[in-house]
Amino acid sequence: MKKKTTIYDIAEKLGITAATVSRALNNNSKISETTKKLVLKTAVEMNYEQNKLALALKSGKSYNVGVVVPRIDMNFFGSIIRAIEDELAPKGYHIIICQTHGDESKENESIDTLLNAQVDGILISSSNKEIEPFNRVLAKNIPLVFFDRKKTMKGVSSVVIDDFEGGYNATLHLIKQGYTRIAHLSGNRSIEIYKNRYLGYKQALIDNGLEFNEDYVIQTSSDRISGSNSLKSLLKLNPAPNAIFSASDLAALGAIQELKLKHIKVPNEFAVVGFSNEPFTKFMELSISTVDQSPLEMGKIAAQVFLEQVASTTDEKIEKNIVLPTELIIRKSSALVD
Amino acid sequence: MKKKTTIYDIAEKLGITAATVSRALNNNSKISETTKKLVLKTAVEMNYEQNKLALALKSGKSYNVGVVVPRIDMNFFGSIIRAIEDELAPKGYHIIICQTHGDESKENESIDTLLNAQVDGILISSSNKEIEPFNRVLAKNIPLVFFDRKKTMKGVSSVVIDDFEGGYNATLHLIKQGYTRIAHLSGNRSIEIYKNRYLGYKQALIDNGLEFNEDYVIQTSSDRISGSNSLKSLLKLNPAPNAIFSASDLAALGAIQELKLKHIKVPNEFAVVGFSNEPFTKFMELSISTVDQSPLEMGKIAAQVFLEQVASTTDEKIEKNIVLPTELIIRKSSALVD
DNA sequence: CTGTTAGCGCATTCAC
DNA sequence: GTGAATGCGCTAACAG
Repeated sequence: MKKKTTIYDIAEKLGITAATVSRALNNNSKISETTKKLVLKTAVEMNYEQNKLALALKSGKSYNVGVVVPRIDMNFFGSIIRAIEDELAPKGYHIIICQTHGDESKENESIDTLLNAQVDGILISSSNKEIEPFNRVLAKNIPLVFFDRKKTMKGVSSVVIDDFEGGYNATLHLIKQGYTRIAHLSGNRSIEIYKNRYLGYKQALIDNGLEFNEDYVIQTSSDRISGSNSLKSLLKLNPAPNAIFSASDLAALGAIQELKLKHIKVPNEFAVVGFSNEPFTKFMELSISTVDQSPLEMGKIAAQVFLEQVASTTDEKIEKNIVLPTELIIRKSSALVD
Repeated sequence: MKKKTTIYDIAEKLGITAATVSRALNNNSKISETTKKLVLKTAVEMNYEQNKLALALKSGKSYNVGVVVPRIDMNFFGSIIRAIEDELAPKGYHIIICQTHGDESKENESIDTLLNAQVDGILISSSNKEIEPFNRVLAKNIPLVFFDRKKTMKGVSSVVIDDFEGGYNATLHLIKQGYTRIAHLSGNRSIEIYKNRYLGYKQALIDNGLEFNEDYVIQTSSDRISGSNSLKSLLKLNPAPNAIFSASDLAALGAIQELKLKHIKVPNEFAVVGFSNEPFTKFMELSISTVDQSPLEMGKIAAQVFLEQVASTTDEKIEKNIVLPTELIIRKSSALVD
């Protein structure tokens, strides 16, 4: 078991003291060129690497930030994390990943364990109903940034997309294309993002003189099966809808596949718009219209907000609530050809 | 600026010593029930949380492991990391993510910075040509596990898929379907995984009495444009191939889209098999045959190998070289209907 | 059962 | 310019 070399080892070898070695390594205060070079040289010789743990303990900065997401293998979150890492790595920060799988207790656990690990900040897409865990973060005075799924808290920053606008524009697009009976596959509306997409949908109908029909809104989880099941239910209605705005791309896909089985032509007889701009929506032969959430932008900005926060010398917390615009991407599943 | 409460704070408040508090918190040796309960109670009252950094510095275990991948927003790597996190989190380990973007110097940087951070292990999918950086890891005696893209080193474990078998079976499938002029969109064959897929392809041709034609092998990067360009080149050959085994799903997709533009029927006139089982391959209307790499399995096993390594008390390194079987997934792009 | 001491590796203050 | 001493927060060894 080889021991790691410390500054004491190299100090001893050189017959000097650890403090001098430290100074040489950080080329801080006044130190003679000769000893400095000597130290640097023997440092590499002895394969020395600084123990950031000791530094962290001393300075109180770990240069680690925790990132908490439901799942990392969803393209949306993967992209956000990618952007966060790209932004923070050059500044010397490491990213510690926690997955909650949408489970509240796991999320609370993650927060605790990150606090224990002395992270310098927490960036989180929260599935939490409580705000108590976040109060604990604030009490410890460590920066907290919400992204995508936020909690509204004084002094806490957030970066989200305008889900209302996204839902509104998607629905408006369908209306302008001439569809009049537009249904909505909604997510769980106790989660803010899904509530807002739903509200945007509803408002677009109202603003354009279309009747809002409660039966046309079906809570659907983000998978193909749910999407196709929801479509089946919708088709049983009288009158049946002739378009869907789905709060999730996968549900939209399921609906489209079901439409195909029923030989209903998309988009001529029935249009579909999804949400998230998952990669597959672009690749389909019948490409799927969707709402882009610019995850890279979101991650980048969340990281920047965090950096501002740690850089700020004032004790007062800066609260930034950034709302990114969405972009409606019109593809074949809703683009009527004249 | 609120200070974090330490065991000294709670010791002082109780008029006892820090050591006692520590013992109470870890309910280790013999300690009176009364003081223990008292300590525990005031600990929550004072909102105490253990500083793992100090513990790490003392014990030499940080309970952090570094995971290094090219990019985290690729489904394959995202899934691997998901599995690693799921496996390691219950054991108290945190995952630190580093992205290399396939850049060798960034990879070396990542390794250094992880070593500095005193990680307990490094799990890496390496884009590196050198093995020197890994020698530094071994010199520090910290467990190293390669996944997907390995380096062959004595005493170092790895978890990879059988790329040769994957390439072989994909090609064999095309042969059995009756295609005789089978081309290969290869990745950069200086990387082992691409070399092995290529070798599997070649061997399948040879074993089945088909001529191996150098012109039928085109180095193609993993994107749609490259795929469609490669297809164009292939069609200029005389005789042109009538099937492709592509080492990447995206290149396969590009080829298929190009075939469609040229009104060449897939799979009747031309078959395509990709590699990786990216989500979109399943969702396409013309679903794409591909080779599954079981990323979840790979991540899980890599994590388990790491855990075995840290658990092992013996000084000698355990070397496990695990090769996971691939699974050929036959879909419409290569399934001739009789 | 509990207090005392020491050390993990480093940077920093105060002397010289 | 360099050495000596100190503390970051915690645990483990040794006393009592």
